[in-house]
Amino acid sequence: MNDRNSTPSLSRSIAAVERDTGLSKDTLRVWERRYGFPTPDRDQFGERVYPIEQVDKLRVLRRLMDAGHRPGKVIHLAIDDLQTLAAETTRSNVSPRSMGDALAEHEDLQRFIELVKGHQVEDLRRALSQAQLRLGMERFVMEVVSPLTSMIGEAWARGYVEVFEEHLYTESLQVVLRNAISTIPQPARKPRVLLTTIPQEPHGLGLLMAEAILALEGCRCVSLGVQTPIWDIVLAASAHRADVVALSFSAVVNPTQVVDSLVELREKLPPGTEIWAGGNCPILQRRPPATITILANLQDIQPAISRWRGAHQQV
Amino acid sequence: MNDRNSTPSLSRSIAAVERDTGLSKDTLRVWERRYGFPTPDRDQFGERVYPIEQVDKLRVLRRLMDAGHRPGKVIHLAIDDLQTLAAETTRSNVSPRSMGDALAEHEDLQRFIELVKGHQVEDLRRALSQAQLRLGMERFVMEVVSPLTSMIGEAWARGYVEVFEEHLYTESLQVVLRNAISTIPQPARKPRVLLTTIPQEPHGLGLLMAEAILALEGCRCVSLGVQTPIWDIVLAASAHRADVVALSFSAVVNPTQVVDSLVELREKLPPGTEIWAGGNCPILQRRPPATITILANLQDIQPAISRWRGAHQQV
DNA sequence: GCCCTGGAATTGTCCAGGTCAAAAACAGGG
DNA sequence: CCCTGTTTTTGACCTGGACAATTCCAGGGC
Repeated sequence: MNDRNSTPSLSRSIAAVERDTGLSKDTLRVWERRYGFPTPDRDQFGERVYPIEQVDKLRVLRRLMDAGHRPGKVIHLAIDDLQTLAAETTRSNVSPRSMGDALAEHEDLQRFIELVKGHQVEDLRRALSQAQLRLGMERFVMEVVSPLTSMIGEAWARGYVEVFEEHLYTESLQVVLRNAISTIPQPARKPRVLLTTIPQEPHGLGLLMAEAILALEGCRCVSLGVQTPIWDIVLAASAHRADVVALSFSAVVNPTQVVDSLVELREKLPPGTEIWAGGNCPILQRRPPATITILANLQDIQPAISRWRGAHQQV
Repeated sequence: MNDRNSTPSLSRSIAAVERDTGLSKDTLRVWERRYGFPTPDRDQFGERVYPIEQVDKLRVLRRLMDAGHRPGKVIHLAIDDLQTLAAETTRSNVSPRSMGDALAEHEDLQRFIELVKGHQVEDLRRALSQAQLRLGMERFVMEVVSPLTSMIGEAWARGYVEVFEEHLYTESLQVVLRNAISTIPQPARKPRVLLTTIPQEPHGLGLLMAEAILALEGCRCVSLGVQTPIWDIVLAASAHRADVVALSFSAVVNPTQVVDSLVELREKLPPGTEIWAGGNCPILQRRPPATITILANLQDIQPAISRWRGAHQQV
């Protein structure tokens, strides 16, 4: 696949594996004890040293955990089977729209993926900008950015694109989106929306997409960027007299922490302030906490705004 | 100061404190055992529950650790003394330029801080843009962005600005800087520079500042954004035939990991590819690893480019 | 006075193995 | 087929010990 193996990494300590896979040290140790996997070597001090192949397998396992699988059931499968499973699960999960659409789009979007794979940053950026101008902001976000981001994620799961290529994509898209957003005029209509993510969530693309759609609808948006502590979200909402706090969740965050954060936030925000949560985080779809609004995808944003405006007509 | 205390947090579990302070669970437990601080209560299951005041103190302690203090010496000081100490240490650390300059600038820059404190995002963004147009990109970055960012960091250490206000500042600046960078024409001169940060480093402003200066000098820049795994930095450098890999380090990263990453990166990159490291990370100033180039501040970038070009004149 | 060096103290990370609540899976009755 | 109570699975947390790496410090030599 790639030649990671040829350069034996200096450190495959338990800390490095925790960082690379997102599985906690405790979990790594307990899996070893219970399931007999992973089976790290030991260095001269008796500390665990993980073989690269096992780290790769752990990475796929982590992805499967996020998708709702259970370790006991899948931990002993071969890495190829895991990879297939991961690809399947991701695909079916992504967007339950008609398959015809998906296939038609697929070919178009494949072009962008090729640019990413070819590391043609300039061309990619230009192509994205052009698509944005041709389709208009709304269709660009809905029909290009959103599915393309899913496709890249899926391609990464299958090992087809590398992490750095995903970074390249994210960075390019960020430039294009930010540029486009800044051209949207800011009519000061309600609701006032505060956008951010919780401290565990480092992904900001979802935020930008949401901001684009919201701004198009004339909402007054303020983004705090990613990873704002809960208490500071509350402070910021109050400082900006936000009507809505919009949060984006990807699959990387621990489901428990997602729910905890949402509960804590709900408790601390004034009752009049709504919480809107979006993103492809499995827990949101599976067991959506009450008292907050789940936006399963970008199409849900407009209705949510209409509903809000309907309910607050006196403004 | 603020009324965090009035709303007792749901979860001050050890995990939450780890997230909020950056001190690992192991460290929190071992400090308790050795120094008798913190002294968390226990919930009905015997699990640690940290009082908010102690978390605040731990946050300041963390900052002092980053600045080179040792826990045994400072852990028993009162929070006020710690705060003073933190402010002092930060200030002296920031930039060893002439104090006259700093004071003269100070008044000007204070204006921006007031805008941040007043949560006037629009005005802040406009003011920053205007400063950029008036001073030109280079002076804007050197004389406004860089010192202003330090001042905000310091003000945060003193408890004068909140985390969310820092986020607001970062986000606004990002918009302005990205906008400005995209207007710089891209003459394809050498060296080709790849910009990113290591996985532990989430701060991207330094990267943007560096990118601005590099682009002004006509360097071909490609940014991967923050938190790229070491191996992917290597892959990306090869894909882009980068001459230089530029990394930015803030004070939040663990010094050991910084050095380890740099060594590992040096080992895996081809010898012809230089590594430039910048940012206000203490370890870089204190014990700079050989074989890589340390850029103590933004002023060092231009000489570094000249040196590189001098050494590679055949191009 | 200043620099070096070896020993002592400090400090963060890792280890083993145990406990337990919450979530998921399962089983059985309406 | 849906609901409900039971069992299994799972990850987070706990204690207390060990140890390498770093930093500090004292004493001797230049």
